[in-house]
Amino acid sequence: MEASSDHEDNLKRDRGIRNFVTAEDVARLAGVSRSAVSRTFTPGASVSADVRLRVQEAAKTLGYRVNRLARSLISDQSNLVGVVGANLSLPFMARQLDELSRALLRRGMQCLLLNAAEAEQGITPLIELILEFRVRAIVVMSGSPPSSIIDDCVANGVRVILVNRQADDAETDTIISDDLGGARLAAGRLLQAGCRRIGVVGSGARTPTQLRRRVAFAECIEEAGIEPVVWASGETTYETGIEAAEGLLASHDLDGVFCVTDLLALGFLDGARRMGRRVPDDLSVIGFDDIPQSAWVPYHLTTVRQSMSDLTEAVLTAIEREMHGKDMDLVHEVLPVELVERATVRPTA
Amino acid sequence: MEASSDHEDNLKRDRGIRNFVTAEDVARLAGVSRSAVSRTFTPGASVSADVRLRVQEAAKTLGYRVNRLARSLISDQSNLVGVVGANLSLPFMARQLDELSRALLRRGMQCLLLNAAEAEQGITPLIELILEFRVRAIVVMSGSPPSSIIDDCVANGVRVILVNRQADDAETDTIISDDLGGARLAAGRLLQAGCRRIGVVGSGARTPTQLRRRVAFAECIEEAGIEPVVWASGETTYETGIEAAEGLLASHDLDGVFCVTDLLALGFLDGARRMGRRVPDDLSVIGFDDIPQSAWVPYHLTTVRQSMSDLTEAVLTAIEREMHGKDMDLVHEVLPVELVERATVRPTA
DNA sequence: GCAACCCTTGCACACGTGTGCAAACTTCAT
DNA sequence: ATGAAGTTTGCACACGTGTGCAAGGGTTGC
Repeated sequence: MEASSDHEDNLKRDRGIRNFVTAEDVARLAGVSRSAVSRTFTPGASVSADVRLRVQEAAKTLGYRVNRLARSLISDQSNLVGVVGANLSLPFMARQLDELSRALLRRGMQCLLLNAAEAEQGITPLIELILEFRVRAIVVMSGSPPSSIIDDCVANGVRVILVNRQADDAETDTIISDDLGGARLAAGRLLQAGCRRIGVVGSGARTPTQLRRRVAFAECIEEAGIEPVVWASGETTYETGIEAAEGLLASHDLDGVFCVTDLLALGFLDGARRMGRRVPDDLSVIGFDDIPQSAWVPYHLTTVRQSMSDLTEAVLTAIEREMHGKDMDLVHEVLPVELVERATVRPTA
Repeated sequence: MEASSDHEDNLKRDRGIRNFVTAEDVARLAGVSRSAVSRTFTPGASVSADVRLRVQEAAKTLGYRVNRLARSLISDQSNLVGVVGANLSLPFMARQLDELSRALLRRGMQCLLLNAAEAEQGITPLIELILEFRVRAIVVMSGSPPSSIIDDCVANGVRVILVNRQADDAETDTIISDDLGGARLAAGRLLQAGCRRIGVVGSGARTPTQLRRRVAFAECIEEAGIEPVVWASGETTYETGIEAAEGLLASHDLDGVFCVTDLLALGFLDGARRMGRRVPDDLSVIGFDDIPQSAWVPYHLTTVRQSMSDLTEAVLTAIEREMHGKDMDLVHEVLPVELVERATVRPTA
């Protein structure tokens, strides 16, 4: 019995399942101590040129890489950053993730991506999972974390950074684009173009971002004495935009519409055309986000742009801010937006 | 001196930098041994109901999570999967990543995402980085890994899975969609529609996928005795598609075009219209990938679809295939494609 | 009442790495 | 030649976890 077990053990050590090369292996081949190997791969450690060379050579032939897991075990820092997102294929989210993952890598951090799409019971289990990896911070771009799990993160010294999300009463950094300002810009522009029969298009999703944009826009319009028509159902997709146009324009002869998302706006434009409306002559449309497709020829959508690089930079600032125990100073940034004038709003008279 | 150091040490242990809760802390609070804590969080381990409850309670109040790094140190398996990708904001890539990250999570694996966008010296350093995390496998969706680094991966028992990429002579799994078949479908359809003055549009990128599609298409067309006009410069973007249309159609009166990517095709459509061509009456266009935007109203692009779910499933199959030392059986899958008929090719006469 | 058995629990070792400390070695000035 | 000063190296401990092993305690069957 033991003999068989021993044999198996040897096999394992030789070429079996456990075949990651360790510093021990390298040390043996190079004829030095394991410490020497460790120091070779630790910047600023004291090793003679001779030993360093021999170690590097041995490491190369064996294909050795430092085990980050073991290294992180000591420093309690994995330079991993957890990212929670959903609907990664939506243009705006995709750009956000693209920029963020690039910036993280540039700063020497890695990106642990968890897709929240199938999280029926909220994103709490996802955050718990991320926490197990001793991440440096958690960036939440989708879903709304309950404050209980956020407290756990803080208790473990992990910052939670919400991007275009909000959690009340919790110790999180929050970075949101200026939805209110953007909605006001849109409202102002439509009124300035002389629109009097105005609509707002959102989806059925009740995200804080959507609500803020819709409510702020409605308020501005109401101040001008106009009661806006509202559409708020379906998913946040191009197809919903079409449906909104067909549903709204069948019963209302609108001359100005604000869509809380560019994707909705593009669908709305196509739907409106199908309903026989000419843009911008009969109908002005404004979107929000400035996704790449909005600049495409058939659309030339006038929209509110949030600067992607500002957003990314703010996230990185939050991540890199030191934690001073419990009394950490949180980042609460509201990023400015601007109106990008293209061709879907009637020029000012 | 020592007193001060000790003091500092105590501070650290109390609430300082090292503030991750450990199993030791939980054990102390619950009045049991650390082993009991460990077993409580290990499925199938033997713990009495009483102890388990006390431990769970203590863990809850302290906000304890198992340290995955330490756990992985023993089993040499982190259930992490490294993913290398670039241009995550491009629709096709974004969908791929969305599906993959979702599928990974569903199977209990996590996704370590590295953005290869800024990798001037190739993706070798990125793969080295991933390797340090003892990942279960590496999925490469962008860039071409030299076989030297792949050998290192295999030496460490890590599978490398190339998606729509190719590496010669290396022990990788490769999953590619049937570019040749797709190009043939496109060529056949254009010829069937009676096109005689035919063009191929690619970008300046010399990826294997692009080359295969272009060459295979050209061969088919030449078999019919037609010499296709080729465009091959710029980035793989919508804007390049427009440029291609303006450049090509100014000097050639084409009546059929195959774009190796939907994004190029959409740009080409808009460019062609701007040049006064009517689609499909004057000009037929076929794309490749079937990204969501291709179904949008202004385009209704006829295109070659690769099944995203097939692709994801193939990747997961490869990841989950056991490694039997060196003699692993590799996955080499060519995924079928189909022609999606929409409205940019003249109906068959 | 006693033995046999099962369940629970703690001890101690292992995983692969970084690093303080002291020993060994080298260099240099006297 | 000798001591001082600096550099290099190995030992041993720490990080937080899983788990084999043996000891302890409880239950069952006779």
